[in-house]
Amino acid sequence: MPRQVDHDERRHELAAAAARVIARSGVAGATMREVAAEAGWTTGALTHHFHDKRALLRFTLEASLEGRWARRQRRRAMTPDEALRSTLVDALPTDDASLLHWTVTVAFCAQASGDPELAVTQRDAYREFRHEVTSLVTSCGRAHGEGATREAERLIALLDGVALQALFDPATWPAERQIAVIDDALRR
Amino acid sequence: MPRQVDHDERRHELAAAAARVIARSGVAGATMREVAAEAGWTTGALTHHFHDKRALLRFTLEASLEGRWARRQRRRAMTPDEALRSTLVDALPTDDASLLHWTVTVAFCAQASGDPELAVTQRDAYREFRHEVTSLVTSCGRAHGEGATREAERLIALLDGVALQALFDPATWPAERQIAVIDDALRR
Amino acid sequence: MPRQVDHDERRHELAAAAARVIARSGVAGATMREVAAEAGWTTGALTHHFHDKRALLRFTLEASLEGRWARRQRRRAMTPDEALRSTLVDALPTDDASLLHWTVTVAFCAQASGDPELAVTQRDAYREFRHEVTSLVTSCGRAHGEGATREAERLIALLDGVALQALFDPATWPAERQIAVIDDALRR
Amino acid sequence: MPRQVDHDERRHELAAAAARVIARSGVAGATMREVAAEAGWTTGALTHHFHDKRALLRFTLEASLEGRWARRQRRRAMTPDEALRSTLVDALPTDDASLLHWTVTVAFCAQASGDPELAVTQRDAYREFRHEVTSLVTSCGRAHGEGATREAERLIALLDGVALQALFDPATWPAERQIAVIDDALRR
DNA sequence: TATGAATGAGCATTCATTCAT
DNA sequence: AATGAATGAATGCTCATTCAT
Repeated sequence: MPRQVDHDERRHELAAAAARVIARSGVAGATMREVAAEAGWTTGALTHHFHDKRALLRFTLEASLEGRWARRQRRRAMTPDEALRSTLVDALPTDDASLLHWTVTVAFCAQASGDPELAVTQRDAYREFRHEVTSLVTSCGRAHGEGATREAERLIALLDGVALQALFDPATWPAERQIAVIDDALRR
Repeated sequence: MPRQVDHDERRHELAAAAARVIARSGVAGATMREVAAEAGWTTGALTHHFHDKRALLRFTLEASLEGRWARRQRRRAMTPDEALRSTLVDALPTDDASLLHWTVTVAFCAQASGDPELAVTQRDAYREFRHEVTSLVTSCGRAHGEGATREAERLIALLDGVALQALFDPATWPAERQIAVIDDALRR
Repeated sequence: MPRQVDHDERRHELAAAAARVIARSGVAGATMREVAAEAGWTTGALTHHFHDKRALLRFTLEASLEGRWARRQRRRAMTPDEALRSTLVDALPTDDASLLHWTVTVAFCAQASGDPELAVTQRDAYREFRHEVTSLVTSCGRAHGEGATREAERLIALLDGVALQALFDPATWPAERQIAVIDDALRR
Repeated sequence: MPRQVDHDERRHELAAAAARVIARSGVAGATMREVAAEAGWTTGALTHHFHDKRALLRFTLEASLEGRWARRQRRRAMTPDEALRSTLVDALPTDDASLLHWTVTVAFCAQASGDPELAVTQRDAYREFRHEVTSLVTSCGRAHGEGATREAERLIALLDGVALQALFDPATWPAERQIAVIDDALRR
């Protein structure tokens, strides 16, 4: 019997390597050779686990988007207000992990123009996130119905805008300032 | 210097073609051949006006960023409040021209990772815009000093976030709703 | 040596799968993966029974050439005239089995240019066949010595030419017409 | 203005190089690199003149099939009997040029299985040749109507069979013997 | 015996770039 | 100024082969 390999684990391992390369050199720099080298494998291993490059990139984006939800579990014990704040704050690029996640997400914005499947993945992730935030806004009693959706959109827009600026001008956007803007918006 | 004018005009013409190709097929799809064909020239003509592809892309981004300022002239006759609102609202992707501008800008976010010069161009454009908005916030008497910078950052973050969402989910973000969010933020 | 029998049986099984793949997709399409899949095994099983791909292809050709002789036994009871006719007619692509055999043989003509061993296999098979037909021509009393060889060559050339045309334009070459041409040549 | 190049001439030049490589190493050995090297160009030049490899191979086969007709002009001054003999004899692999042509043609038989367009090209060339021979058989008064077609098929089958044997066992098939078989068939 | 994970050389193809015209 | 033929490095991908299990 051949060596047993956890396919899904290996795929995540390779996707993480792809994410690092993308963050370092952009999507254009994420060649199969480069990703394979970063992961410590050969190009053949990549196609062994992903049908082709597009599949690898799609999986990399999905894995990165899942990052937003990684800490969702711990919010179950929180009050609605805490959960809302935590959901938004956790989504900010305040540490290396979330910075990587954001860099990859933004990098893929450019690709989405030429790849409808990618565009759908991104849009669905956004809609899911909006739905989550809308629920929390409602639970908090901050707004209801259509108003809650509007409030969620406003909060997410602010969050995205702050993240974008932090991404391209990290020097002027330390973690505390990013969080402060969100806290300020929640206070009003 | 009639030649000089022609040369610069031609560069803008080619950059506009590049922008259209990028919006249609992403940066990856913007090959020299494709851009040349879109402009109605041959590849040779491109290298005649731009030293290489990076120069073309950089110029395309710069030309697109200049778009933000295109309507600046008309704001001279406005009150500070009107000028602030106009500056922000004009930056939203509410019509074809500004939508193209935003698509190109976002497309280049992915490239910036691998091209420091591009990253500087983008960061400087953002800083210039922030400075402009900070001045207007001060003129309006909405805030002063450090507070004005914070307010400007908050407004721009909201603007960018709305623009991003409008870009990827245009169906739920008609022009009026984008403007409404900005107006709402200015009212508070 | 029951193992030995199994081994040889398995080799024929795999060669038959290779022949089917070659007939369907050409030699170029006969990849190890494809042949293994057609046989219901994995690639590893192929290299287990054949040293490498060339060995598999060579064996496939040999197995296919043997097909010509498969019905030789029954000719022992025939008159020389009947045996000659049967030898030639059985070699025509008149049913699925012989059609497969011919398709494979022709497919390998292309390979022979680049593989001397293959070329030798093919040439020897032809020489053996010519020798057989020459003997039968002599037994029939149709010709003797050098003349019998010439007659055999003429008959085989006609046979090969008919087979080739039948292969590429089957619609105009039903079994009866192929056989009719041979019978006509034998009558003269 | 750039250097003017005769595209069609260049295509024939490259196809001739491809034919030589195919004769030497088989279709499998006819890689873009190898053909380009044989022609004295780089791989890029190949795709400059042919859309892709299949286009190159198809053109190579077509150019090789045209070879059959190259000497057709001179037959206009011949009697029907001479023209028929000349048509058949010229199609035999009796010199380097016709040997190359036959090697290429046979090499492509294997490819035809996996490429319907190639198969059609081959079948049409055969039908055209059969039509030509049928006309000549009729002109000679050897046969008429359906009988002429049968006679043409018989002659071409013999011709193809001889050519095939000459191709794989050239030592025993010098030009004179090939021609002798045809002359013998015409005499009856 | 048989598996299938992994290799890595080799492939066709794309494309920015050069340059003679 | 503009062309487009030609280059050749780099890419994604295929596939025969190896080998630990």
